Amino acid sequence: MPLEYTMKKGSKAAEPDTNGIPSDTAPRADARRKYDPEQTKRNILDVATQEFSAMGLTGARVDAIAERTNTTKRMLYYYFGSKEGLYQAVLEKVYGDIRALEQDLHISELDPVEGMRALVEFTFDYHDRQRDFVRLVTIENIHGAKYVEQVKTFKGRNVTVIHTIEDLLRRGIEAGQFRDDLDPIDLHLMISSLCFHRVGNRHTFGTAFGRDPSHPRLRARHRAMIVDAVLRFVRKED
Amino acid sequence: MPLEYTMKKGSKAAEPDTNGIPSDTAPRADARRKYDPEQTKRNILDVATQEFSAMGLTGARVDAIAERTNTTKRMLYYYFGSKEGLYQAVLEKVYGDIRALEQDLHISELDPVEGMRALVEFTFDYHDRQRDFVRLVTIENIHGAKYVEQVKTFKGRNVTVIHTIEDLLRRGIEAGQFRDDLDPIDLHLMISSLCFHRVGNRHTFGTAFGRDPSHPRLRARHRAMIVDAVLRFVRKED
Amino acid sequence: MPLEYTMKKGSKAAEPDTNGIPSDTAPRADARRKYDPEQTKRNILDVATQEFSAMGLTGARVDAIAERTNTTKRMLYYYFGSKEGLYQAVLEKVYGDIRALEQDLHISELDPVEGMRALVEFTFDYHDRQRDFVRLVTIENIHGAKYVEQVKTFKGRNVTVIHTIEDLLRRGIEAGQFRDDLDPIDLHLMISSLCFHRVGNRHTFGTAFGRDPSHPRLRARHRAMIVDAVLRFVRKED
Amino acid sequence: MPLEYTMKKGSKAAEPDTNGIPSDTAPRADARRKYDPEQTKRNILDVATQEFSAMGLTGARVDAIAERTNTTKRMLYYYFGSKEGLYQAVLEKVYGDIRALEQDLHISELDPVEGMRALVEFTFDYHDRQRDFVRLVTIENIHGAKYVEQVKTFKGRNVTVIHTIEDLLRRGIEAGQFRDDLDPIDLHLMISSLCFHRVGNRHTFGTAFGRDPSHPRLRARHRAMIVDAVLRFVRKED
DNA sequence: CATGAATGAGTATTCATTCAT
DNA sequence: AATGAATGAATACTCATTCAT
Repeated sequence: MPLEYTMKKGSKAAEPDTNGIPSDTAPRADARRKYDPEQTKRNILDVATQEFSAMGLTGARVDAIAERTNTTKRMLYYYFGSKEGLYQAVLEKVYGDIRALEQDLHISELDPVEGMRALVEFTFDYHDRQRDFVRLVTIENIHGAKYVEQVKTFKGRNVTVIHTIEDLLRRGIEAGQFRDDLDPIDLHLMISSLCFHRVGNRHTFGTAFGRDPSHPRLRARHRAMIVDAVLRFVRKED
Repeated sequence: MPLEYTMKKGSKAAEPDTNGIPSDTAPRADARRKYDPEQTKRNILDVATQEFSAMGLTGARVDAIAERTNTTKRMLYYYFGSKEGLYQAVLEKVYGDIRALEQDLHISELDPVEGMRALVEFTFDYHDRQRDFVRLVTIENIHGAKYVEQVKTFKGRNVTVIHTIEDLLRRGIEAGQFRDDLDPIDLHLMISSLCFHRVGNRHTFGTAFGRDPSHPRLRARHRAMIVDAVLRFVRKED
Repeated sequence: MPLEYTMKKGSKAAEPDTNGIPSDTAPRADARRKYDPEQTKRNILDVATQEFSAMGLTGARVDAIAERTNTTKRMLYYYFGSKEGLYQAVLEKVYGDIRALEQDLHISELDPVEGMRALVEFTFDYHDRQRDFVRLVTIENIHGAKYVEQVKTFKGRNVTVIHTIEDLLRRGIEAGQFRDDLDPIDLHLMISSLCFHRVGNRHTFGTAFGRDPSHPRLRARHRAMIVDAVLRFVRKED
Repeated sequence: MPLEYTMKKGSKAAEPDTNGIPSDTAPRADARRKYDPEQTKRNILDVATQEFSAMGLTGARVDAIAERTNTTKRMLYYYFGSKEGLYQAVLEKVYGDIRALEQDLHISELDPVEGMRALVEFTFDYHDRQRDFVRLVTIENIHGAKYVEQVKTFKGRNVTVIHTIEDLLRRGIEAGQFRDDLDPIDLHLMISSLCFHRVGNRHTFGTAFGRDPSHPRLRARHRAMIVDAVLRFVRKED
């Protein structure tokens, strides 16, 4: 029976969650012009991502966001129109990232089993690291996805994963490695479930079972477990 | 509440989401006493469950809850002290149910494989039906589980599943049916993930892929898929 | 050639205009209960009438209204829902008054000529005294009457004048005193025009011609002139 | 103006009210130089006239004006100094027109009765067509005429009508056609009242009585009615 | 002459909660 | 036990105006 990684009480953030990734928000000393709309927008967007992710759409305070920004509240409205507009911009940015990175894996060049493994590992790592993304998706679901629905780029961006999976399945079937009765969207849902839940619901899980699933020591085990589960699921049985 | 001259601008809850289960909130004409504290409390609690589940803790409005109640706002404070107090009461009520039902399955009396199947199917069905529960867990995680932590009955109630799984694994290993390198808490996490995600994140999933995972037609397929995935995962390979 | 009543410069109000009518807003020392919703509402409504009339809908400040009230801004929203709701309530009140008073004249009991004279004189006096009413109508027209349209009682209240005029015309024609080619609504428009314009546009008129048409010394002359004009207009010529 | 993520909520002017007269605002493709200060000014002024007339001084938005302009907000301040300065420029332009046109009638060359008829008809037509003028006068009165007072050309321009009327009255009295107890300014007020009110207050009048006084079908009738009323009023009775 | 970016002081509105009855 | 009235502190958003280029 494996080790138990018990949680340090009080370590769970209700407050911001930096993900360990250095914020690129602070103005760089060199190229610092007085008028730099792109930087201003990016700055606002970065702060907003953290704030919305930490507090939710209704919980987040426009004033709080503005205060942590290099500019004023007024600029926030100047560029994003409203709290909801800013929230939508955050959603768009954040969803854009994961799909872009997925594309960089060049999975179509790998052998089906290795490709599947790479896809699952990438999905795992991304969710494990980008907690903001996970929280924002969660938040958006509480709002019935009504904001993301208005983001024009949203639907188009997501089909790419499905194509990747379709391609993997097809090649795997041809190679006699994968079963032929699987639906790519269902499979994507399965992979997402396994990678998302342990991050998104780690707090209640932690309190319920005294074990924080996002603990570094557990990460490797979970990663392996999930890859294993998916591969066993897709593999053709003889 | 006199708002005689206002033009109402789409107030009300974002999505009532009744789960198809008839609300037991409306007072039945017969057994209706003038003052029934228990019924009043239950009434408030039911409405609050819907409202918190639909809007989140910060999103829910005390006024909105009170309005849909048979009593007034004052009573809400009288019985539950504060918005947060009411929210905690809701959490307590909702978490109580699932674990109690799990016990009724008498899984220990079943053959390991059948027991595992029964457990997964129960978990699936429960999440599929109790959307409010799923939403509330989600919401609670956004708040870092800090409210559920104060619910005294919470921790105790959850260990029972782990015991059930431990028992299943032990018996399955003994019978040569299950592999022996699995951690029961990890396995529980896996089952939860698969059952929870498709409900909790069905909105973004639906908009992203044009397919609502909670659609009745998909339910049976997902159910079978998840059972299959878990059994393949725990099964001992030769 | 008659006297010129020149204007005192600087006497024209951009600020409130009490109309010389004592405000019934101050709480009476005797019957002053702590909780008196009716008085609270009336108080808010009175102050709002002055403020909207003096500043217009967009020009009026909710804070300014609240400040001159015995209660707080919050109560204003409690009872009237919004700035616009309050504005609508003011319109309703103010329009209600003129029509109610018109009814009190019992014009149907008078001889047609005397009735017509009475109606015109009443209309004149009302506009001359109730400058708030005149201003509010003006303001509402700048907004394309879109607020008054939503006041349910509005249309019903106004037909009464038309009935009064119809009755007068019919009786006057029968008595051979009035011409028979007049439309009652047109006639009402004419009377209104004559009584309204000299009050509503007295400021530009004053600056343009150096004579304030609302000056007390001019009032009697205008009153007589208007009655004269109307009677000459309706009278049957032989 | 970047408002990319906002959901537009019915901004724009309440009612464009073009009077059926084609706006001369759009730059014509041909004679279009790169920098034409006069055209820029005129363009701003035209847009501002519409906006102030539609929304009032407080209701109009500098941003809204600038947006409908061919230039930017900055230019507006460059040429007119402030919102109020622009408003005054609009007033000056608009008041200038009516008096100039009156002069073109050459009323002094007509027989008194015909002259009076011509004056009334002109006044009627002008108000009927120049709704912007009517609205702006109305707006200015809400502000106690304090802006028009500062328009230097204003007073001088208005005396001319009075002279016209004085002349008409004098000649009419001499010819035994007009009564001799009339004050020219009062008479001007009367004519204005009759022509102004039906345009300025047509919205409330319309909703109150279900009849739009500015409807083309009514125009001719009203025109005749008003001429008739004025002539009956000034005519000497035997 | 022309412009996009930036701003501080307001401005309407909302929210959880408590008081007086 | 129950209630309508009342409230202060926030909260999202707007507006006329100016700066840097």
